[in-house]
Amino acid sequence: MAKRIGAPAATSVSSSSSASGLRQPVRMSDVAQAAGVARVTVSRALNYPETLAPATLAKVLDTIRRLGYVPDLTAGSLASARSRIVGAIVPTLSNSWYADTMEGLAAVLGPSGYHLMLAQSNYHPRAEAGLVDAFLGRRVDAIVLTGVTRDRGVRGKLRKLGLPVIETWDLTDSPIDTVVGFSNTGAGQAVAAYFGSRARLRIGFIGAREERSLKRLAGLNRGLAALGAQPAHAELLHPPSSIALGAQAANSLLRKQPDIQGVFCSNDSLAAGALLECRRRGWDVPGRLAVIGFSDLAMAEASYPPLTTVRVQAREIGRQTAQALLRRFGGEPRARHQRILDVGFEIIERESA
Amino acid sequence: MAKRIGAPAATSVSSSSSASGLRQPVRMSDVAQAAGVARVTVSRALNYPETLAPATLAKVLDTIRRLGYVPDLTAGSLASARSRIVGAIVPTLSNSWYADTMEGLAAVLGPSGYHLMLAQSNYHPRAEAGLVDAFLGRRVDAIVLTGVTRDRGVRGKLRKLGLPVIETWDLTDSPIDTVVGFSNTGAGQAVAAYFGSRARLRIGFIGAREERSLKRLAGLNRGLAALGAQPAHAELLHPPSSIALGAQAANSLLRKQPDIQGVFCSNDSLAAGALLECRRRGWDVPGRLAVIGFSDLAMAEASYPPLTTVRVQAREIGRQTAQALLRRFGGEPRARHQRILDVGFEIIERESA
DNA sequence: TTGAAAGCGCTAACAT
DNA sequence: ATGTTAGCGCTTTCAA
Repeated sequence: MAKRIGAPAATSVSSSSSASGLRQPVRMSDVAQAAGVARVTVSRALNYPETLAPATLAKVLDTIRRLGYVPDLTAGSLASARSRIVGAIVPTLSNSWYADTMEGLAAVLGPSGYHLMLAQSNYHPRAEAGLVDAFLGRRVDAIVLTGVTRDRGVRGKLRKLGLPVIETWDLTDSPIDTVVGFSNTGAGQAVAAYFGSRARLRIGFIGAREERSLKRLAGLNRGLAALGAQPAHAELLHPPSSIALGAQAANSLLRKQPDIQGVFCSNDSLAAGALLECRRRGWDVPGRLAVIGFSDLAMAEASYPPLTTVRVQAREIGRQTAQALLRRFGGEPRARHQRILDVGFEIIERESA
Repeated sequence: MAKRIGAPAATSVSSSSSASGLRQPVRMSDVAQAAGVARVTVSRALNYPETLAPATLAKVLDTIRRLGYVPDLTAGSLASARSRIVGAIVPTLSNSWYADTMEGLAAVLGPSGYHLMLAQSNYHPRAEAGLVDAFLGRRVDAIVLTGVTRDRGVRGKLRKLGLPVIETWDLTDSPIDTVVGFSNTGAGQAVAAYFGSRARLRIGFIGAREERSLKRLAGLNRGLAALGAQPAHAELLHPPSSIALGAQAANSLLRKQPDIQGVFCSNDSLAAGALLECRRRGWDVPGRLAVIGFSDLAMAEASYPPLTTVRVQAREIGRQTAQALLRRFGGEPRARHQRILDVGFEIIERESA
């Protein structure tokens, strides 16, 4: 399928310096002394500049610059009990859905002085509890979760702690704190309706055996039922998904159910694989089989035929998550808090269905 | 090109709890008291378990579990001057090259107790200095940079600090500390040679006006020169790249240079766009125009025709970076330090060239 | 093998 | 508007 023309890895060796436990040479007290003020004044210049006399402020800031002082946020966090760190857990960054969400999150958080700390669960819901604890140990100011966590221990602990927590990429009526996402079942239903409107009622599904993907399947089946159609023939895989897995699953599905008229792939990579399989079989898409993907990756537009897919605003989920957090950090009155933010989805009609 | 079928965003409102500056309820001294030992002993149980009598260790660990104690790493970092945080700067996570590298980095770092902190430069070399300072303020144990930083201030400061620093996605003979990547100019040369071996000597280039992309162009031109060919007709864009930009750039390039026989796109998205443009014009690929991409994204395989591209091990760069760091943290003798790690690249021949 | 004392560098009250 | 006094919760000597 693909020939390799190698430029093998070469490797060079050399020596180097190293160190550990190094500290910045200049501390706040050095600045204070040099500027002829107390340490608090330096602290205030940094954190509450408006409380200082303009002249003092200028003098301190100038000294800071002159000495190249970089405040130790580790000490600051300890003293203030605020770390200005947001911890986020994603299944993996290799899936560009989540990478995009993180990009949106970091892009909004960064300019406000917050840092993003990342951990990957590799789609293991069990791992989440440990990762959450690790973040709590870091005294993060908030936690961002992918999906609506089902672990009761985690939900209880986080709720009790009162820490800002955003669940993402799905919706629920009773979030731990706040949820930013869209309805996965709703997306499945919309796809069923789309197939129905084109008189395609024998439907297949290819997706990962994973929470949100299964919700999309459930929605699809609900929608099919509403059309009076049979439930979808489902091919469930272990994440992570890939084009190769999609092709394989499509092959297996079509062998078992050759009369299927449409297939909903819970993920554009799988859908691209399904298109490949159709091409291999010489099946016309969408004539013989309609294919719908999910998420509208760049690849959807580049594949052949261009993929009809459910577009989801991955980056927007990140942005809105960040904004919700900033509002929270800013001390927005808790009563008027929006706890459920639906960023929606839309079906992008191209040529595959 | 794409119809939208909307399921517009709905929004729900509700109330919530909130808090700030919350602290974990149980501290090390609580554990110490409950276990009938001194605080240090608890600390040792966590950090140097082998120095404790097995009975003491068991007793302490049990108490920790019973009380649900989660150590405050913020305090630990302050006291020990080691944060177990690695700070990484990428242009953007939206580019899956860098997302993949971060996934590899986090995947190796996590199990060793290190956390990944992320910041995005948005391709602004100028922003890097600020982001580095922000990381230094967090007292990160190491910094991972994308590309070989040219900012002399940054290089000097980091080198002087002696902090482990890994530059990635490129090579250089004189890294700040260590570099993990591949030769971008080498990749460009390899592409030139590839075109040359197929007797294509009128070549175009589409890429971002960005350091590493320009190196690939330089390599391409060097390779073309070696073949006795003219330099590539280059279409330079502002990052980030996209399929749409690629199509547009291809259109512009082909209008100016309709007799071009091959085009090297410095990025698979741009290449996918070029393929789209060829399809639009009804040009045969590779018959009339050969297209080569860069990085071997999933989309390369899914596009039509499947894209010949230069494969780069994005994830492997992250993994090797992490491993180099762990070796460093583990106190590997500095003299035997590999400072230049070349992960190589390979041309994946599919059908577009 | 365990403990006591002394900070790490900063911010938060509470003055003044 | 600025300073003084106490820690934040942990790790690190050093001693026993």
